[in-house]
Amino acid sequence: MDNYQTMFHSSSSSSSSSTIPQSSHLSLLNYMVMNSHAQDHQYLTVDNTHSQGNNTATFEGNNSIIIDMKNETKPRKKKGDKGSKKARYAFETRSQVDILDDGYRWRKYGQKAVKNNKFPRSYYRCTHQGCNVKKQVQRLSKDEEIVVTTYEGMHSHPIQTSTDNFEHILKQMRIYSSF
DNA sequence: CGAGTTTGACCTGCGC
DNA sequence: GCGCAGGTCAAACTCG
Repeated sequence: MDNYQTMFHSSSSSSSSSTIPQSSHLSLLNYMVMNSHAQDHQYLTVDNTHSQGNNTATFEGNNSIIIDMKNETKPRKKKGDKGSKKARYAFETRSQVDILDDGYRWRKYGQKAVKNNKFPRSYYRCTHQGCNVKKQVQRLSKDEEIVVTTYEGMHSHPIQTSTDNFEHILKQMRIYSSF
């Protein structure tokens, strides 16, 4: 049985699970579900509630985001890798800026040119002590306004800015996804 | 001076 | 086995 859980809980507590970017520059387009293989992901439009297969809809109202956490991330052994399987969450945002302020502090640890894409992919790690969350940020070459952010892992600590809890973030998303 | 960024080297998995 | 692509490391560098 695949591990599978919703990542974003519509709770008022700013728990460790909220990683939705809250940039004022973005409009949320799609969430992308990452399965074990990179080419196996599927786009899930932010739309009315629906569910498909093992996915669950977690948002009410106009926006529904389906998060799939089949923890089948391709086991990519590398030095220092604990071999843990981590779910990855990706979503597209239409934004002029690459770096979306999601409330956490990130340290860039790498950048790579990506095949078939004129924009490089940037690799970030959460700087919070003991927090192993990573994210990748990449701009699409076919649509330069779209930034794909992929999160890997769960934050083990609260958001580090004084900004909002999840409800606030959700409100922002409704605003920005009103196209 | 500490925190974060840059960037080339290195490692690993995968396809051929 | 080899080459490619993606991901990570780490030293040098920048910036506040």
